[in-house]
Amino acid sequence: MKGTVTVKTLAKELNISIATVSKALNDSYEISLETKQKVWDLAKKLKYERNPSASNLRSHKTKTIAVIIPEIANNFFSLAINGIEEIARKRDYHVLIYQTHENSDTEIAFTDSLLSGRVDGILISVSSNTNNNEHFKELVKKIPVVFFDRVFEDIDAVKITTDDYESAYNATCHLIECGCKKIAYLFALNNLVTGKNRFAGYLKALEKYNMLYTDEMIVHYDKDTSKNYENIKAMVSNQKPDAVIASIEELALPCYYVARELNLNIPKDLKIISFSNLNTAPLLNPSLTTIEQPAFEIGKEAAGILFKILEKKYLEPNENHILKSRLIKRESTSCG
Amino acid sequence: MKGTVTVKTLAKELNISIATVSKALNDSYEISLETKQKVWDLAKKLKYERNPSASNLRSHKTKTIAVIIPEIANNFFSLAINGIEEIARKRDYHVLIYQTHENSDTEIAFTDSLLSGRVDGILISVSSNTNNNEHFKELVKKIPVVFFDRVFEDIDAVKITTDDYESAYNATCHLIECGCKKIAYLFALNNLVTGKNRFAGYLKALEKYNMLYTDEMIVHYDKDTSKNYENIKAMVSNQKPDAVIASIEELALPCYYVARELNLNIPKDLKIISFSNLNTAPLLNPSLTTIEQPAFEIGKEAAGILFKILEKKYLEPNENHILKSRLIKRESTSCG
DNA sequence: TTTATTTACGAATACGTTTAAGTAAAAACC
DNA sequence: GGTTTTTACTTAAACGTATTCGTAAATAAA
Repeated sequence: MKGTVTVKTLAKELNISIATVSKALNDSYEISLETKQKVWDLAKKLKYERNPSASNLRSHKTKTIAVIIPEIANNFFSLAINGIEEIARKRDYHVLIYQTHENSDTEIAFTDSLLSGRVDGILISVSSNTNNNEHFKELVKKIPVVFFDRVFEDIDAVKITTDDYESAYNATCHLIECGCKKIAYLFALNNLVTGKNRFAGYLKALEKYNMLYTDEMIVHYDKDTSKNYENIKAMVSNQKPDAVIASIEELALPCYYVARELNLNIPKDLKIISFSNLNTAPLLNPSLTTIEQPAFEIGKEAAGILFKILEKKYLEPNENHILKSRLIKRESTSCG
Repeated sequence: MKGTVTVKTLAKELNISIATVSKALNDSYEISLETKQKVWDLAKKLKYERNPSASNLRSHKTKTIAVIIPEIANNFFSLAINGIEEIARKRDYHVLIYQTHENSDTEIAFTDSLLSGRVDGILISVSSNTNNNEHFKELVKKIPVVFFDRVFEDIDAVKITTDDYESAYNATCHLIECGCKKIAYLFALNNLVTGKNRFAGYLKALEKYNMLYTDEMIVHYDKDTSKNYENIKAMVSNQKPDAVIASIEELALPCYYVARELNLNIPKDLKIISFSNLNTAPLLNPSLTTIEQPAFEIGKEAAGILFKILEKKYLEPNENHILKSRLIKRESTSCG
């Protein structure tokens, strides 16, 4: 790197010390406006770019945050990242993305490696296959972390979620009011409050209407995508539910294929409702009733709080921020 | 950072020099296996994590690459990132994501800021609104860059693309063979070879079959999403084409809404075909015929070549790598 | 046995920045 | 006019790692 322009270059050129240059670049009050201007001008002219490693090594600020998510090819997480990025961009922060692909070991490897001071803070949406949260407990002691959407109950960190319980409750009620007598549930995120709350909302609605419920009506998410299709097909064939609630988007689409395969008409024979941020939901055949989470806002909120922690240097009380989801009724649950 | 464990900590504990520790950690041939083992054991025991900033400052290796893309909430790019990540993960590299949101100024700001040595290499898919490539010309002189999918013609860097010309040609032929007499084209990426080639393929097919072509049948992509809907609606109303080719996914979905609005039956009144990686394409109403790019493979290929450049320290000849897309025929172009 | 070579390590420096501590000159105060 | 305070800088020391160069001991070659 011979041609690199550093503070030294600027200092030599302007005949001032490198300390002055550094302070000028950081707009320190110690430096006169006149000098600052000279430094700024030369820096622009020579296209000086601060070396991030050196800066970070000295200041312990990386201007970088990490986002750990299960999967990027999912509209909810893509939108959440958009929200995160918007906030990060404003503060000139960089965003490292890590995908766990729902693998707990990968998740642990990521969190471990982020302990090295590569980032100032971390945003996490937990992998569905993570059932042990010890590594998170260690993590939150050492670096600011904000969890969003997929969160654990007993971790001492800020958590941004949506009103999962109420959403599932309302969705189930919607189906019941449409006349559904047997509503199956596609369970995911068993280990997380997120998943538990959704299921609890479903149960609560059934209870309110004195509806029957058996374990056979529940299909649990499988890492193996093709298994999900098989399991749902088996359940629908055997149990013959007249409605299905998918707790995650990945479980809703197989339902469409299953319905086709079994010659079931949606919504006449089988109504479907799903937690989902698919932007093609209105264009599906038939259009899909969704519980749409404010993904973009969740990202913004989570990032905003992380920066608040980073700036104020104090950890917020372990309060939960809960945003509201929207139930959008479409053809897949039309009451005919 | 008082509790931080550094090479110094390890050195003191083992009564050896920090140089030896550093070399041992890097598995240097200068260190005896016995000593190495002691260092490794202690490092693991104390959960030593190498400080990336210090390491990078000294070695000029960041173990980080940047990915600059227009939009993450797009299945093509999400999948490409998956491919990139898979390769990066194998080499223990970190991935910074930057979204331009199709904004050229943002793109320039990113490329400028990446000149500071924050990353070892960059993967770029160019924003559609970028019509000046001067900043890229400067960039590729200073840091290894691989372009993928959305590329400029005259930049001296490796480019990974798909067979856009042939794909568009084949798609157009498919429509013509279905009996279409007037095929509209939804143009995007005008400034890039990618966009030019797709359009050229379309034109070539028209020419082969002696089909009519007027500028009125072309709608150009607008940054303002709602404008796209309006423009397509106007074109379809006035020109009454019997088919539409969308050069990007973002232009295909508005067609569905336009068809509904104008009471046109897809595919009877209007056939639609689109460059797209939508995973709900088979579930749309009607299912969408797509030209599906091997997004995941493109990402893998691009990242693979970038690492080849990074490791071999020599720039590959400016050759183009062209992967094949697949035309997947569905209901939206069924010849009924 | 003497000399040359290899092995295994340490001392010291550099990477580019930030910052605590120090200082001369200018300004403000009585 | 003398003292204090403020302003605008500089010096020097970090941050944690990688690396060049040097060297003593062990081994091999003569």
